[in-house]
Amino acid sequence: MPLNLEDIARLAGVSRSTVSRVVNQHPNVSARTREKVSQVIRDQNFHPNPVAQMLVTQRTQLIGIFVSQTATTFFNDQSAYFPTVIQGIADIANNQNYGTLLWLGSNDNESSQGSLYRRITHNRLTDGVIVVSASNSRQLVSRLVEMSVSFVAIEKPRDFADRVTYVTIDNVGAAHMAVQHLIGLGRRKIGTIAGPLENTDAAERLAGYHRAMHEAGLPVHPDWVVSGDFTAENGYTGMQALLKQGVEAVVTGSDQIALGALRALQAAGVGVPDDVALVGFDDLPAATNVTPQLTTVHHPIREKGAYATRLLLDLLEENIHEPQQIFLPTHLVIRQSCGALNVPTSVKVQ
Amino acid sequence: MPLNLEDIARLAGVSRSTVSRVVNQHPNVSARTREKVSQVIRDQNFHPNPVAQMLVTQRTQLIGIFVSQTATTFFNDQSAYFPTVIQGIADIANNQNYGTLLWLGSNDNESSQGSLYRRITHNRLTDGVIVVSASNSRQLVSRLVEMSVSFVAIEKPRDFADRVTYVTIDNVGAAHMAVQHLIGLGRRKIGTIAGPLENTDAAERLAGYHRAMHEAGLPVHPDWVVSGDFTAENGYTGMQALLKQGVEAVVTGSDQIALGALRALQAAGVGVPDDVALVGFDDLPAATNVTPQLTTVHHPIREKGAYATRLLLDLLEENIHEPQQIFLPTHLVIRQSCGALNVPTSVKVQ
DNA sequence: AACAACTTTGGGAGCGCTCCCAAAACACTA
DNA sequence: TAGTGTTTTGGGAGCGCTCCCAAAGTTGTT
Repeated sequence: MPLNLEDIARLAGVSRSTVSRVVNQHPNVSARTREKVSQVIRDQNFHPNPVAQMLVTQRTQLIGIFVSQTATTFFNDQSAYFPTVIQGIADIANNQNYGTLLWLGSNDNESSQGSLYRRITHNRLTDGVIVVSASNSRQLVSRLVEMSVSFVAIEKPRDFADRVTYVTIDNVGAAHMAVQHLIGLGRRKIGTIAGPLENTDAAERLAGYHRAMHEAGLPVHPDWVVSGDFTAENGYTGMQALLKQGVEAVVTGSDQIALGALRALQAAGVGVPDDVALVGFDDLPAATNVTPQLTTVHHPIREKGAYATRLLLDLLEENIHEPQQIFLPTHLVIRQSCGALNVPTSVKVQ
Repeated sequence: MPLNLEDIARLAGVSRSTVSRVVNQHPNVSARTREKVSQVIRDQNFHPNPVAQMLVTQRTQLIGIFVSQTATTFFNDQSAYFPTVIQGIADIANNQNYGTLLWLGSNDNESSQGSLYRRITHNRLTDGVIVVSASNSRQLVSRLVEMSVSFVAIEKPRDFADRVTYVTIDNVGAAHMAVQHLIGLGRRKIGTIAGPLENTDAAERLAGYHRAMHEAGLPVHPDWVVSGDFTAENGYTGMQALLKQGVEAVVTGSDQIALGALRALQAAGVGVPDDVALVGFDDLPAATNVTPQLTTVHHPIREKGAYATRLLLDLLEENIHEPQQIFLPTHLVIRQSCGALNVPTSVKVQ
């Protein structure tokens, strides 16, 4: 039986209201009273019941985080996408005294997915929602829009993009930059192993590749472009296909893909970067755990979560009224796999 | 302004109480009334306010998940420990109509850690708590015990182990099994690269190594045992040290360590498994992404989360009263790196 | 038809807070 | 000292539910 306001009031010889004022730091309390009440609160280790506060204030100080099944399944293997985003969110939320309620996309059938969505959209427990990996969550995004729930998307949603506040990166520009870098190093026959093209990010990165090739006046043979999911397996098989095309360089849709591609190259005895230059995307910790270390596009995953949270809180505090689209900056991290550095030894596998 | 019970009651021409009975599936409602009310609820898409329910029932249907800073930082890189545990928890919780509130160990100073702990132990918002990676959360565990909060630990806590309900694996037995396997394959000079010894699991795995060596009557030179954290870096440097000792086989405290060790072996031009056999621990997806594929102890990470959640719910529903210690089964996954299979080609890096 | 026994329904109280308003206390001025 | 304005305090109402109890309705028996 924890104590309540009334108990503290009795112990301090004041009224419930006065204790409430002290707890909420309301100015109209005399210094003497405030001190007396604070002392009792401290002695009793009193914490007001947040549920009662929620009921009366109609604010829960809770934000919901939805992570799609796709994101948890495909990203959580070596890529630390999901935990990294969550950390970015939790950091900011905790600092601003918000709690985080986590929903993971169910791995069950469609109907249980629907009931989860219903629970998210009709939940009266969160003040707002962050949708992680929004481009994989079309249905949820459209429901949230429809029910006018306060929410922020991470990654560009496939629908309603102009009506939704979201945080993403300039995928086109980033991929463009990677390809341009390879062109600058003298590579001409550049192929790409893209991610799943129904995913906005993967599609945009591919677009960036095409744009850079086009701008440089370089041809793109259709067989130089392969796509699959974001995994190392896709990178491995994709690379095998590209090797048949005799490409001189490859940009990939993710570091995972690049890591798989690297294995395929090494298995085939192809020198990296001497024979084929390779560029990843994401800058995962794993990119530095291979030889040669991966040149890659730095992807501010944690910052995405943090920025989205700041936006959501601004939205909830009504500091923002119009939907905002935020593109966080990326940059190329040049390591060994692109050939821009003079690597002391080129490693081959026989 | 969402509707409330009273609104539905008015629309259905009954009383608040009757609507409440329908919502809660109370038996004492006539079939006609039940149908009439259900219709209105469906039409209006009514969902009772969970906060009001919480206040009156004194149950929130929410469980808290605490993940220590150590776990998020050290495990989240390629190892998918954190997201995998969370998935196990969320699966069960969602199925039983519980929500999950996530707290991540702060990366700030000690004092903010303390305030987070205070918030967790005094929170009146969750019915119970799961502590992920309890052996890294001594303070929190002791506070939870002290405040008699309902909680379940994942991994064996360092203190109060007999008074706490926890879910772990038999680390000693698992490591013992791995070493025994190598001995059975004819290896004698077996070294180990352990995880951080202040971590219970790492320490227990090391104990299993010692026990197996002792039982087989094999000597253990102090220099055959190195330890550090659970990372690939530690594996890399640890392996370099063990190579100087001329070991024939190495068991490791984690797959991450083993992956780093493998890189060190390949960088040194040592054949795996021909010259040195290698066994990992965890069975991460990444264990199959290298050549040779890693023989490793399968660690049921997701199941740990799921089991802990079932226990917590049983605790909350008062189906259990005594602390329980659960040891989930592990098994050895034999792949190429231990030399038990006839691998077609042994890969060397020159 | 009258009564008992059971089923169904409605309304009050209360969970622990916040917010509003009015009363009390205090400070100052004429 | 009376009167004004300001600060501080207390108590009622109400957030949206559940639970209890009593009233009303229904059924069956003699």
